Formats: sequence, C-alpha cells, structure tokens
Amino acid sequence: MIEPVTSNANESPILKALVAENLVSDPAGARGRLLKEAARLFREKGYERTTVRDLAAAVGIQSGSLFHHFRTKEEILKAVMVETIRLNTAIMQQAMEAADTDRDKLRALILCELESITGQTGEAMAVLVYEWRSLSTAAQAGVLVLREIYEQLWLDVLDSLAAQGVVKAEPFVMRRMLTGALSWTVTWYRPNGGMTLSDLTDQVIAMLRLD
Amino acid sequence: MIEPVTSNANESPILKALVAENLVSDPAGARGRLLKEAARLFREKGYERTTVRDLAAAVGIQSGSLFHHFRTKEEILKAVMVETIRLNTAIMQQAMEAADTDRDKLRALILCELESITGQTGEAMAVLVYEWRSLSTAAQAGVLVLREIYEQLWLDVLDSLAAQGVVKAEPFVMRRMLTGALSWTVTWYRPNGGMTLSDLTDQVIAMLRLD
DNA sequence: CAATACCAAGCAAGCGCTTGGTTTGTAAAG
DNA sequence: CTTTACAAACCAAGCGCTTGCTTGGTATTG
Repeated sequence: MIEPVTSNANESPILKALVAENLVSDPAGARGRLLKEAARLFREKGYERTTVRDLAAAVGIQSGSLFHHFRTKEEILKAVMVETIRLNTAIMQQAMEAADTDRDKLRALILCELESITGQTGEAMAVLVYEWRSLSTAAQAGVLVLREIYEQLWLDVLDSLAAQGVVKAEPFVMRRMLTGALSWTVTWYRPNGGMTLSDLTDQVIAMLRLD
Repeated sequence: MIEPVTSNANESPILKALVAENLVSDPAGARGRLLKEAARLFREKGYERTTVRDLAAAVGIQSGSLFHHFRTKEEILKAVMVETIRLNTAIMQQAMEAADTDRDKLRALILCELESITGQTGEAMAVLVYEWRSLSTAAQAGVLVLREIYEQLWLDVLDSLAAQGVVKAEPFVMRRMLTGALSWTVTWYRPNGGMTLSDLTDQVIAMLRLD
C-alpha cells in the first residue's frame, strides 16, 4: 500500500472542500500522493521520458500495481491537469471575492497565478503548459472546458479595466500575453533569489504601468 | 538521395551569408531539408514522440540512413536549435542597425521575434522553447552560449529605455516576461485570423503603454 | 469472505542505432 | 569518350533494449 501521510500543515479550507466534493484527490491518500509525484516527474523529465516504472518507484510500488489506480499512463496525466485547474480556479474565485477595485482584482489574479506556478501546485501547472500535446485530442477537449471557466475570471477583469481606459490593449490579447509571461516564470524564477512573489507582481504591474 | 530543391523564393541575403560561412545548412540541401522536417515534426509531436523512422520517412529515406547525416537523434535536435539561433540573431542584429531610437529598436525586436516565432523558423523556435529539456546537459551548455548573445541585444535596448525612465520595470525581469509573452503566441496566433504581426506588435506596445 | 491493494513475471510492440552490402555521383586516368 | 576508382548516400534487415500494459496469484483489511 502507498503509505498515507498522517498530517499536512497546508490544509487549506478550499482544498478540504474540494476533497469533500470528490473533485480533487486527498493529497494524503494513495491517489493524491501518486498524482503529486507524477506532477513532479512529468515536470522534471517530461511526460514521455517518465516511465510507469519511474512513477511506481516514486511511491514505492511495482509498475504493474499502478494500473489498479489508473487504467492508462495518460489517465494519470489528465488527472494531474484536471485537479490542478479545479484547485486553482477555486483559489482564484475566492481571491476575486476578497478584492474591491478592478485594479486590486488584476493584482490578485497575477499574484494567484504566480503562486500557483511557483508554489505547491507549480509542478502540476508546468505540466499543464508543457505536456499539453501529450494528451489525446479527446482528453484535451475535456480539460479545455475547465480551463475556460478559469480564463473567464481574467477576461471579466480585463474587460472592465479596458472599459475604464486603464488598459489600452485588447483584453483577449493581453490575457494571452500575460499567460505566456507568467507561465514562463516557472523556467527562471526561484523563491530564494531575493525576489518575493509580491515583488514580482509589482514588477508586472510596473511593466504594464498600472501603478 | 534526399531530393534537392532547385529554387527557393525566400533567399534572404542574411541566410545566404550564413550558409556561405557554413554556420547554417542550405535549406535546399539534404541536411537543411532534414532539419526543416525535423523542426516541423518535433514541434507537432514533440521530440520524444518523434521517432527516427518518422524523420526518415519525412524526407523519403530509410531510418538507418539518417545516421549518415547525424550520429544521434539528439544531434538533430541540437542542430535545429543552433541554426535557428544563429539565423535569428543575425536577422535581429541587422534590424538593430536599421532602427534609430531606442523605442524603434524595441519595436523592431518585438516584431522580429514575432516573425521568427510565427514565420519560417517558427517551428524551430517552438522547438527551442518546448524541447529544451530533451537536450543533454552538455548540449544545453553549447546552445546557451549562442542564446546569450541574442539576449544581450534585448537587454541593451531595455537598459537604455530604463535609464530614460520610459520603462519602469527591471530590464532583466521585463525581458523574461516578454520572452514568455511572445513565445506563447506560437500556441494561439494564426496569421490568417485578421490580425497582422504589425497589429500584434502594436498590441504589445499598447500593453506596455509605450506609444 | 469478499473487496482492495499489491507483487512477480513477462508479453508484444516499438525504440534508437548498427551492420553489411548496393547504388549513385564525381573525376582523374587511359 | 570511355574506363576505372572511390567516397558518399542509401537500403534491407535486424539486434538489444525499453516501453506501456497484462496476467495470475497473494497478502491485507473491514
């Protein structure tokens, strides 16, 4: 049996709620642990270079035993992506409710996305970006539905800022530019490099001249 | 024999010069054709998912015959990357000489990078971004040296604009944000979608509020 | 006593790459 | 203008290995 983790310091109420609804696997359980290790390996070596034997070894079981939890290797990749989007969408929706002005909301969106990229779910977020092609077309379609909910959060705020004349570029173009800019941080940003995520968010705001 | 292409409408003088110096393979020759097909396949399916049999079939030879041109599959990937950087660095250096102000230079850099990403070398540029991990550490180091020359072109212009107070964010952060934003266009921008590359460049300038 | 989680073993397919031999292009020698 | 020589380009076959996944059986658990 994949050894369970008894206590976890980062038990956010958002995560707990999603686990209760069975939308995200409990990170302390067997399935959750495997997905976490899978995200790490997929990011580190890429999906194709990661073998089912690698995945099994990471959680201390035999490669064949993997297929009691997932039918195929691709199903593991899809699960990593789906659960990551679900969690991050929920986190962002809560941040939106807490922010007052549209400027605050944009800052919150940027900070949230940076946190998701460089923090706990960072490996999974990177997988979402870089291993997209490894999903079959059918699986891609399923994940895309979830992504659109997430994207709409951004577009609502950017549309509003554009209507106020604060933002000059077209919202949908700007969102795509920000998607690239923020997700790229995964390749270079290191938390211990003297720059906090708040600093980095400030830099983005300064680049867009929104301060 | 890999059939040679007799005439090519896009013979830029820059490309010709690099071919003459043996820094870039002639796209009409056997090696050049193979690299072009390799870039296309690597982008379409990813390096790992592309087999040497796929590569060989794309140029109409047997898989074993590939190894008369390249010692390993990885050598093909590295060659795609190296030649792409060499060509685009040369193109950009020429664009820098033609531009007067720093603002013009930044616009030229953005447009050049967008052109390289969405144009002829687009597939190779995408490979450069997305297949980086598939290179061995040794090969990565070799390619990095060439990349740094390219990056310095950007930093020189951004440093200058920052000194003038036109740009508020830190140049090296801003360059990395732009790297992500521009390279991401490869996933969504389509030339036939009613938006030219010049339009797209204007959008980036508008986003940075540099107009 | 069923269900769940696992192991040990291995299969069929596909992988990068090698081998030995044949064709093709080029150019000097007769 | 032919002959001879040779290297580069290529083919057909397949080797050794790794891959995702299957199978049949065994502990563990409620």
